[in-house]
Amino acid sequence: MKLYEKTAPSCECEELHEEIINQKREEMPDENTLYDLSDFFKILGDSTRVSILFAIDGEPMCVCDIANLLGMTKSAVSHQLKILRQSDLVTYRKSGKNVFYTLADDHVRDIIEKALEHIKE
Amino acid sequence: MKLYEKTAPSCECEELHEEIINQKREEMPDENTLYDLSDFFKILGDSTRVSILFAIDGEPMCVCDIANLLGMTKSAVSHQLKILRQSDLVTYRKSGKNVFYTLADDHVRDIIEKALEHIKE
DNA sequence: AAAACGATTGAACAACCGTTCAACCGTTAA
DNA sequence: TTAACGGTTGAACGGTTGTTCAATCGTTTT
Repeated sequence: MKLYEKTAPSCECEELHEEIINQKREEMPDENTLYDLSDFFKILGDSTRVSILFAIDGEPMCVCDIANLLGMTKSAVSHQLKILRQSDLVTYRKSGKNVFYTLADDHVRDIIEKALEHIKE
Repeated sequence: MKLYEKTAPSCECEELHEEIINQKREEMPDENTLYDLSDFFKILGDSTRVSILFAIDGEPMCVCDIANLLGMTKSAVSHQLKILRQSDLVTYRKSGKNVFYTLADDHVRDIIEKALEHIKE
């Protein structure tokens, strides 16, 4: 017994709460903000990247040392550092053959701190 | 001219800053915490889920209305709500044929708020 | 100048993830 | 009790993403 023969591009419900939907629509952030927001969280949604951020908090670290600390290859670490660089979450300073990375600002630290409190509810 | 013939399971660097690495290792959160943390951010790293969280902030909404507001199918919304439920980010209340969802607590709102400030640097 | 080494990069592969689709469940209304 | 409807679910498909591998760049050292 198939009840849903046709598919709908959106919700096919009939008894909507229009007033609530319209009110919510006004309160919603614009689409670009939502994308920027989820893109930001996407960066933090990887254990390697979060580990790197903890590692380079405070004292800067070079790629090689980060790789050793995390038990990963330089290549893998460098790939992730590139993503963190492009998101302006880290800054770097070249020194001879080494490149030392550290957190770009305190914003990220605060957010991670708040999230840490949350997961220990 | 191939310079890296052999691959290394970890970093193959020779001049490590051992003292820094050891110090960092002590300061790092344990592995499980890092996984929990990135898993949490992974949940927020999707624009659909972030949109849903904004939608059900304050006044609860039923699945159908959320789907309408976001221009998605009930199915897609329900799948994401399941993930949000499993992460304890939302709660729900059944009322007849409808299921009304709302934010589980204020923690998430705070974190999203902080992230919003960040992306508007 | 050539070798060594830290770092970066692009391609490729595998694993993961979000939406769609079709079906089904639970409640309400006829 | 049967039809209708809001909501949920599992499988499947396609796109995304993280690591590996091999090569290359840039700086330093001999």
